[in-house]
Amino acid sequence: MALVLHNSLTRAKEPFEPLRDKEVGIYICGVTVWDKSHIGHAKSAVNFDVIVRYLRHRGYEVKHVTNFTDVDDKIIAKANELGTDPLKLSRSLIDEYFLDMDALKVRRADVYPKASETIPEIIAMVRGLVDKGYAYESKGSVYFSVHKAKEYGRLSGQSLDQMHAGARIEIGEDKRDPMDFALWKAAKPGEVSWDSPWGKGRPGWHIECSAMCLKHIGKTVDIHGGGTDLVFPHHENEILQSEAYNEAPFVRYWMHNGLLTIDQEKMSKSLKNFFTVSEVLQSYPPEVVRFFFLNASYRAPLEYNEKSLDEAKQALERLQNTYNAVQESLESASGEQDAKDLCDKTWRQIEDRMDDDFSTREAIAVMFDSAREANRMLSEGKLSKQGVRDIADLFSEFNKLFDVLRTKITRAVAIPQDTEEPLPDPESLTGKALSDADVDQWVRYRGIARRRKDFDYSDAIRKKLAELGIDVQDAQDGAVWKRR
RNA sequence: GCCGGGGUGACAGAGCGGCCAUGUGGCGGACUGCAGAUCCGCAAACACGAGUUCGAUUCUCGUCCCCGGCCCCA
Repeated sequence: MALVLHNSLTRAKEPFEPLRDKEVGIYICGVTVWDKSHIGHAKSAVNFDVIVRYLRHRGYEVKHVTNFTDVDDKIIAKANELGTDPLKLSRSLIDEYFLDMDALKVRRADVYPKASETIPEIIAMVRGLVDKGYAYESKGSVYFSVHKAKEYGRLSGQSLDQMHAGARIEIGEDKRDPMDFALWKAAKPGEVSWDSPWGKGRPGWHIECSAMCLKHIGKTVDIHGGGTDLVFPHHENEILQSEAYNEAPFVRYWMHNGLLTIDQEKMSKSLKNFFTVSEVLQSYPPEVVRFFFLNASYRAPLEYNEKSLDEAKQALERLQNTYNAVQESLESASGEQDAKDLCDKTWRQIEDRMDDDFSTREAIAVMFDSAREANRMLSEGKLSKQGVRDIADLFSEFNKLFDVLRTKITRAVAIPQDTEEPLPDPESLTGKALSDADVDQWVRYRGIARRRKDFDYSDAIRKKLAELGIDVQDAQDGAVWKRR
């Protein structure tokens, strides 16, 4: 089956055909760094992280570009407020962004261009647009004239007439038309600025993305992504600029991710209804956060709350438990049965669902089905070593795309024959710095006690360990434990 | 107002013209000293009204409601 993706330009699913066979240029709008990233940004990053991973899995040579807007009104305002330099501020926020995204196991893009480092290209583009008559200079600023564009509103479905009908738009002093937008903004006294043919100034918001696409990918990019909130006017304007300048189609496929909401409202820095990535990661492991995002459709809005995160945690644990059990059995399996059919079928289905506009939600559902089957086979004890290995491989293949499972978080302990020696006092089980070997030893004592049917003792140990954050589970011929 | 997306079981959230979504939670059972994990089974849904159809949750039309975009924004 062919890879199909939803193109927001046509509002339909289309077969994916990159411009150059197996090479894919993908540009994702990054963040404007005037404050910490919140977990809505994380959703976008994780959604596209898996999309890029899957494209690579499918054999595409992907060049992934994500930008940083590091000069704009808000950054300048914030820097003034803090009494610091805007570029210094944005630099440190970019560092924090990377810390957050690394924690969330988001693979890095190939290039992270910054507006401040793309100035020559931006100026060249603005000048080109002026030369071609699409843009005009006014009091040191340069504006794109929307009436010069061939088509307006192709992406957002808005038409200029309707926009004019809106009474809220006021004519800016320097613009010829209220819908015209700034390509270059004249610097106010004391602001960060660069020299340009129109005097000192800085780039407008939309132009950087057009310039960066051209610089790092080319006239036409295969996939351009971002949040649905960027459709209008940001992406609309990018199309106008780029197509006017390049005289070539700008984007083959537009992909927009749904926004994270809180109480049904969009999470945003401006509304102040957000949680930062680091806040959330204090309460939930990164795998849970990723799973939460991926257990939904990237295109739909997603409601954020603790209950949903808890549920995601619970659900993910189910998958993790199976993965643990599989890994436990890698050595001990001694049966005849293989798992070829299960693994082949599951993987085929996962690719099938992912091919359908990256339906991570459904791919996960397939994994749950296979986990049930795997658990059943495992408990029957008939699997061969190869069979177990195949299932383990299936899980790690899945994890290469989703990155929501941990390799090994449990330890199996065999319970030896009773030596009849006295067991140590449970009271001596203390201390936070219990080594794995220490825990193994206590779990062994506990196992021996269970054989002696000294359940008071074994329950006491289990309770003690639980208090130290260690869960013990009894199995057929031993026990497994893990740190919470 | 204009543009766009939605309304699915207790909840989250897919999908499809007729066949099990999946997960959390609930109920019953198996296993177990207990617990946990796991397995088996059960209950539970398609906003409303009309139409198309042999048959619609899935298609069409209308109604109601929700959300996003239209200054910045993933």
